[in-house]
Formats: sequence, C-alpha cells, structure tokens
Amino acid sequence: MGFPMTDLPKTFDPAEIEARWYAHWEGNGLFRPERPDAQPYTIVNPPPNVTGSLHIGHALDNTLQDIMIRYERLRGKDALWVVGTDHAGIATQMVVERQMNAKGEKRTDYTRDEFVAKVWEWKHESGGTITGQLRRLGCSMDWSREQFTMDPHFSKAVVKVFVELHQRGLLYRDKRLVNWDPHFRSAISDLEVETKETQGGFWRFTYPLAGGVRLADGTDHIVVATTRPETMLADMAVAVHPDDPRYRSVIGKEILQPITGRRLRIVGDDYADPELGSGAVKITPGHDFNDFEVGKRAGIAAGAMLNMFDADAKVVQTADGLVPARFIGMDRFDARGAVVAEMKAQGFLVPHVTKNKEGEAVVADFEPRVIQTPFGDRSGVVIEPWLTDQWYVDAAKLAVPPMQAVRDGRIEIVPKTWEKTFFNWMENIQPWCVSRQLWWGHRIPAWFGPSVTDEGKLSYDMSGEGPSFVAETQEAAEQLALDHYGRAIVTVADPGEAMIAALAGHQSEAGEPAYIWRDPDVLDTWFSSALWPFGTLGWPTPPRDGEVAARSADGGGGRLDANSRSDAAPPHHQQAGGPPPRAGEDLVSRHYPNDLLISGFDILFFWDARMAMMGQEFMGDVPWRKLYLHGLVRAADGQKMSKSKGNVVDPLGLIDRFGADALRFFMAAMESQGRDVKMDEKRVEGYRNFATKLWNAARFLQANGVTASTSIDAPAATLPVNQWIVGQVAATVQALDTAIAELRFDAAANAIYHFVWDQFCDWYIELTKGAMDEETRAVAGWAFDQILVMLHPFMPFITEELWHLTGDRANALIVAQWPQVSASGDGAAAAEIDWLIRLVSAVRTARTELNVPPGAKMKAFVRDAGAVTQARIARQSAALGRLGRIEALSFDAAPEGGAAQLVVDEATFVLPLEGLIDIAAEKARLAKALAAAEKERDSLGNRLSNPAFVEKAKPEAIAKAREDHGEKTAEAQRIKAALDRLA
RNA sequence: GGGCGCGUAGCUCAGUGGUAGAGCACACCCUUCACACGGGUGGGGUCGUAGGUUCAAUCCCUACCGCGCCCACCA
Repeated sequence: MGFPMTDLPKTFDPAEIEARWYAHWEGNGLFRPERPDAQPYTIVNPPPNVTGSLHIGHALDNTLQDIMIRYERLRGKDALWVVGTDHAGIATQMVVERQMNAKGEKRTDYTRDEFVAKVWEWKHESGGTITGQLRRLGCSMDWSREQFTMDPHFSKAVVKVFVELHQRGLLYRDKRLVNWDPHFRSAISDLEVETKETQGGFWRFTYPLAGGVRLADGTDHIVVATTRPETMLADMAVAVHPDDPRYRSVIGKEILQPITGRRLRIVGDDYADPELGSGAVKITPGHDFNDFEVGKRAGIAAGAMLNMFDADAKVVQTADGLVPARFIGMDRFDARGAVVAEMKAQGFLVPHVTKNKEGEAVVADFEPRVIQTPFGDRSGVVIEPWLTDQWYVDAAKLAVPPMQAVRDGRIEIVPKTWEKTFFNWMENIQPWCVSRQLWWGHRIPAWFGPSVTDEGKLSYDMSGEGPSFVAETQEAAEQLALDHYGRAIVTVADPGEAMIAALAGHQSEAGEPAYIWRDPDVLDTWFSSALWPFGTLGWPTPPRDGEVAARSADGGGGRLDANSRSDAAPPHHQQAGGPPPRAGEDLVSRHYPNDLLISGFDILFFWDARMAMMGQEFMGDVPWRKLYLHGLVRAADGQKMSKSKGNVVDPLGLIDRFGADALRFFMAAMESQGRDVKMDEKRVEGYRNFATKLWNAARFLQANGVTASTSIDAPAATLPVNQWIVGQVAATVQALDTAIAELRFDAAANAIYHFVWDQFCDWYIELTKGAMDEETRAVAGWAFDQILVMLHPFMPFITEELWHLTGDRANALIVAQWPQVSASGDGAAAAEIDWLIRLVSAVRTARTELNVPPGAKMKAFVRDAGAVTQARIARQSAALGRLGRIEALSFDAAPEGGAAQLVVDEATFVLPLEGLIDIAAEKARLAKALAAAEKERDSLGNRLSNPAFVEKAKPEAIAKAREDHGEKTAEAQRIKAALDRLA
C-alpha cells in the first residue's frame, strides 16, 4: 500500500455541502463583497411571483444569471445581482380568492382593506418559499437588499412614474373598448389575451329596410352575417362599402334591427368588404373592436355607443331601453341562443343550405366555422370587448427610443434572431391599458371628482368619467381639485355603496364642498415591474443616512406607501421592507444601466420591452446593454410542461436526487442559443457523476500529497507532462472566456467538462501516477485550483467544498481570482504529450483488438524512429509501461515471429506476441488501417489532381491538402510495409 | 395572413464551405492501489427531400415535406 488512506469518502453528500456553504456565503456577505473601486457589473433578477414556488424555468433562468454573476465576481468586478419578488396582482389575488372559496367565503364578504390584509398575510406566509428555493439552487443574489414590488420605496417610484407620464401626456384616461375579463371583472391588456381557435358558427339574418326604401334591385331588406348574434341587441348601424353598387343608393337611409326595433343607420365604410358574404355588415360599436372604429368614423361618440353587458357579461338594458325585458339578465352564451331562436321564429334567419353526398339540400340555422376566440390567459374565460374608462399608456411613443437603441447597438439582443420579433411588436404596438379592477396591487394615484355643470353645479358620476386629479399624494390631488373647483375639497376614503348611492346624480349647490375620491383601481403588475432595473436601485431618491429601515428576520415582507393609505395593511404586517441602497450609496449611477438581462422569450413583450420603454423615458438610457433570451424548459417528451398534463418536473426534486451542482450544470450544458431545453434526467445524473469524478480526483491528489497552490501563476515546470497541462489550463480558460463573452453557456460548460474529465483525469493524472515528484505536485495543485475556479460558476457547492478540503485558504472560492491567461504552454511539450496519447491509444486499441490479456506485459521494438521520437521514448518509457503495459522498449531489430505493428508518425512500433498473436487478426487490423489511410490519401490526391481546385481554391486550402496528402501517403506506405512483414 | 425556429448516430443535442462530434444508450474487456456515479476498446449517420451557387455543401441560396412557436380585427 503505497498511499496513505485518504480523508475524503468515495462519494459526497451534496445536500450537506450545499446547505453549509450557502449559509457561509450569505452569512459572510460574500455575494457582494465591498469593492468600491472595482468595475460594477449588474444583473437584475426577473422577480418571481412572491407567493410562487420555483419551477424548472426559474431554475434555468437563475442558473444562467448566477453563472454570469459568479464569473464576473471571480474576475474581480463589483458584481451586483439584484433580487426581489413581484406582488403579481391577478395571480396572487386569484390564489387568495381561491383559498377563500374553499372555505365557502368570497372576496366580497370582506372590505377592501380586510381583503388586502389577507393577501399580505398570505404573502408573509408563503413569500419565503421561492427565495428559499433560489438559495437551494445556489444563486448568489444580494439578499441584503432583497426587494418587493410593493415595498415603500418601490411604490414611490411607481407613483412617480404614473404621475409624470400623465404630466407628459404619455398616460391618459380614455373611454374605449377594452379586453374585459368577466371572471375577474377587470380589464386586461392585449398581451394577456390568448387567441385560440374554437368551433363556432356563422349566422345570416335579414334586416328590413325602414320607410319603404328599396335596394337598386328592388329588395326590401339587407342580409347581414355574424359569428356573435347576441350582440345584435346593441347594433347601431349597418355598414356597406361606399362604392358597392348594390347598396350605394341606401347609404344614409335607415334599417330596422328586428328584435329591438332600433332604427340603424346605413353607413358607407371601407371596412365592409363587398366580396364577403352579402357585402353588408352589422355594426355593434360597443362590443367589437372593428365596429368600434367604424362607429367612430360614422360619427358615433364613444359615450353614445350602446352597451348591453354588465361586468359579468350578462345582458343589461341599453341606454335607449329597446332591449326586450326577456333578455335582460341572460348570460351572454344563453343570449346567443335566445336571439337566434327569436330571429328564426320571426322569419329573419337566413338558413344555411348545403348539399350532402347524395346531392340533397341540407338546411341548417348556421354555417359551422372555426373562429378565433379571445381567452383570458389567467381566467381561461372568453374575453369580452367592453366599453369602459381606463388608464392607457401611450406605448407607441415610448417604444421609439428602445427601437432606436436596438438599431444602433446600445442594446444588443442575443440571439439576434429575436430582433425581428422585437421590432415587429414595437412597431405595431397599441395603447397599453394599465388599470385593473382588482384590490391587490399599486393603487392608481388619481382622484375623481364631479363635473361642473353649465349652471356651476357639481354633478356626480360615480363611474369615474368625471374630472380626475393625478398626483403623488392625496394632499397634492386635493390642491389640484381646489384649483379646479374653487371650493372646499373633501376626500372620501373609499366611498361605500351608501355614499355612492347618495352622490350618484347628486347636483351640489354652491357652498357645498366638492367631494373627491380615489380611483379604486390598481395598476397592471407589469407597470411596476417595468421599473425594476432602476426602482430597485433606489430611484427616485436614494435614502439619506438614518432613513434605512431595519430588515426583518425573514428577509421578506413589505409595507405600504403612505400615499396609498386606503390599502394600508394592519400594523402587524408593517415590518421589514427596507429601501434598497444602504444609506448614502448611489446605486443608480453606479449600476444603471445594468449590464445584462436574462429572461425567457415568453416575457419579451410583457417585461423586457416595457423595461426598455420606462428606462429610456425616465433614466434617459437603456436599462441593460445586453438582453439574452432563452427558451422554455420542456418535458422529456418535448411537450410544454403543465400541471394539467402532469408532466411537470420539480427542480427541487432533481436537486434532492442529484444535487444543485448537477442540475445547474445540466442547465448550462443544454442551453444553446435559440433553442428550448428538453428535460433529460439521465443527463442530470451524468453531471452528478461528473461532480463525483471531480471529487475523486481531489481524493487522489490529496492522497498524493498535492496541496493548494500558493500562486495564481503556474509553477515553473520542466517535465513535458507538466508543461502540457499548464498549456491545457490556459487553453481552457481562453475557451471559457470566449464562450461566456458570447453567452454560449453550452460551449462554456463543455469546455470545462472535457478539460476536467478527458484531459486532467484521464491523461494528466494517469500519466503522473507513481511519478509524483515535487514539481508535479506543485503543478497538479495549481491546475486543480484553476479547475475549481473555472468550474465554480457552474458548480459552486462542490468546488467551494474542495477548495477548502484541499488546503488552507485565505479566502472562500466564491471570491477567488479567475485564472489569467498568460503563456499558452510549451509547444514541444504539447506535441510530445499529444504523441504519447496517440501512441498509448494505438497500443490499447491493438491490445483490445488482438485480445491480448489486459494484464499481459509486452516488449516493444521501434523501427525508423527519428531523434525526436527516440528522445520522447526515453522520457516517456515509464508512462508507456503503466498505460500501455510496455515493459521494455528497444531500438534493436524485432525478433522473427508474429507481432502487432503500430505506425505512429514516422516510427513503427513492433510488439512481439509470442504464441498470443493471431496473425490473421493482425493482418485484418492492418488491412483496415491501410484502407482507411489509402482512402484519405486518394481523396486528397483526387482533389489535388483537379486543376480547378489548384487554380481556384484558397492557397491555404491547397497547402493543407498537399501536407495531408504527403502524410497520408507516408502512413499508408508504412502500414503497407508492416503488412508485408507479416506475410 | 404575416414572422421565427427546428429536422445531424437508437435517444437528447453540438458543429463546420474542404475526409462528421458529445452525453446517454448499445457491444466486448477490466475487482489496474482516486473514482463501477469508474477504466479501456468498439459498432452505429446517403447530416429531411429536390434543385441551384461553388474547384468543393451537412454548412450558402431556392422550393418542397414534416414538427413547433409567436403575432394578426376580417363580419
């Protein structure tokens, strides 16, 4: 037993290591060491839903970010990874409401304040889940500055942005059709609508012309078609093409809507396509986006457009009172059937007639048709275009600077292929509806008041259609109102039903105060997260000394801004939630713009584009210089993971089974640009094995007295094998630097993987076994240290553990120094080891193919060796003995008899195999090798004898072909000679 | 209706204008004193199809076939 027993066990326990080191890093502030003079490097984390849990997509996203942050930290930068969570308005409110429903309660059983308090409770209960899980993944975020989108300072930024956008005319209140989600009873943005194909119908109806008017051909009615018959209760017009000869004469005349008896105008509008259907289309401006535009062009003001649905999408009476009572209160889908039935009963339905196979006519009420139907992405219910007053952001204007930034390279999108998608969306962007009829979120800083009548009275319309006062504080809003009304202002804190009833339609005389009340709505969650790159850095106002709040022990939580007092949570929730910068620190100027944003492409529009808009509008600069978009993590079968399919892979489960390092390495290795990552547990397992391999390499080194290096520079080396490994380290550093600079995570992971396993373990350790002199120990220790540093961004836990197990270290690996590429190694040494590897491989191949017993030792006789080879043989005979089981090498002539012959470069190695040799097998082996060499030789020869090639190919290509041809020719000759000797 | 991506070894994926790679799986051998979560050796691909450009195409261009995604108001 030559070696002392090692201290390290054969395998290691990831769970134990991970917990220990994470606590050490975080506890010692190593995620963001003080580096005031270093170059800053900044990434903000896409804030996950505060009450969510880590899914596999988070694992990918955060692994990539952590690799970048750890890499830059190792390179000495002041690396800041901003972390926080999102209040996730709809999602979180939905969860809490569901919990209530399960207990037989509902949201409206509570007051708004009570409900919001419940959500805060839930936030405190579950808000630590995902942050804990990010820690398990090993993410080295700056938790000391953890944020929440509803923290006081962040809310302040949200309010300020809202108010300033309004002042700049980039945010306004408008009455127009909005995507209404009847389940949440809230407006949603275009992006939250998912269009899906559904099986629907296409109905045709006749509308009689009014007042005895006839078409040119004498017809007394017009046929209109629709996929949504129920909306005819709110029809206001019928549109025809202005040049359509069939209808030109009746433009401006009237037509009757049969059920309501409403007189509709016939309008000329290009929207009506004469080629489609009858060429006439019914117009319901209050319930269809196209019709809304046609209606406006026809001079119908938004306020005059008829509405026939309530917030639940049940039928209500229209303003003109013409909807028959029997329809009132019907659900929209029931109304569809009822309307069709009534139209049919009254003879206004035009049946759909087709012929069956036998040529017989088949009559149906409607033509079946696949229609594009809008659904709410969260609720899953059909979205209803609904006429309401909402707040809109002028996205088209805000989109201009980001597009310019991408064009001139101030923002680099990686992979570049996404640029087109980005431009396509930005160029066609619509006003962004940012108000939501929810209770959980940033309450809109706008106060509504009555309108002033011609007589100077105040007239109250409680739906928020009157004047509004947008200000950062209630006091400021009251001042605006005072200026507007010129009389005393009384702010009503959430008007209850009684107050609303009392004020509705109230006409207040002079002398009465003007009552104003705050907009009950909250902002789209993405409005606030759009501010993440600068709001988290303390914008708008870095705190002064003494303003920094103490953080709570759980590191989470938040409290509300004084400006949103009607949302105020009960006092016991008002803990934690400190402002982001430490007192006196100006993070904004230091860390904005961020260097990089990593996000899934699925939130390119939701989040990334809006950060760019807000960042450029408010900070005057791009939010980040690079935008890296990665794909989805798919299930093993290639399907999208979803709870309903039951194919969701839990990253925590993978961490439990294989360790966080293995999962992280998998994510990095599989992340190639522009492609989704398909889950492959076998591969995660393989990277767990890789970690074990590294562990065992450390055991070997430890058992051989190898210890930590004392210098970042490579120790002096005289042995070729040591010079070689130094060069290999340098090459690997270079490969990693290049790959990471290009954000090629797969290439980076593969570079370090193959270096560790193939170069270091399979060759360097094997070549140095039993020959561990002082120099080799020094070089091995140095090389292993470089491995630990290079691998650390990918596998932080095991590398940190080994860093400390292999020596006394002045500092933790997480803050070690990234290797410097200086010398690329010695060329002659590299060539020698390359030769040695080829020779050993050739020996092994021959032994296997000739069935030489693994333990059998052989002698070797060398023919035709040049001086360099002879010297190499002399130096490497020990290695050849161990790895090739060659016990003696001689330059004498080989004895007569069967032998295996290996051609390596100019030399031929003859391995006599007394009695063991199967001449036929060796002949076959050589014949195969000869055929391969000849094939390549001839292929190159053909190319060189082609005049076109010699004339037109690049000189380098020709030179290379000549050189290769010469080598292959010589090789073939040597193999042929060996074969001849066997005969 | 637009736009994008993918189709390379049984599986999952890299890759390059000049003789095709990895991991896993597979076959054979190995209780060699770091590691069987290991070591060694090997088999396996007309690089979707058809044209074109080129001295040369898996790689560039065109069309087509198959798969997937995103955007879009056609009644």
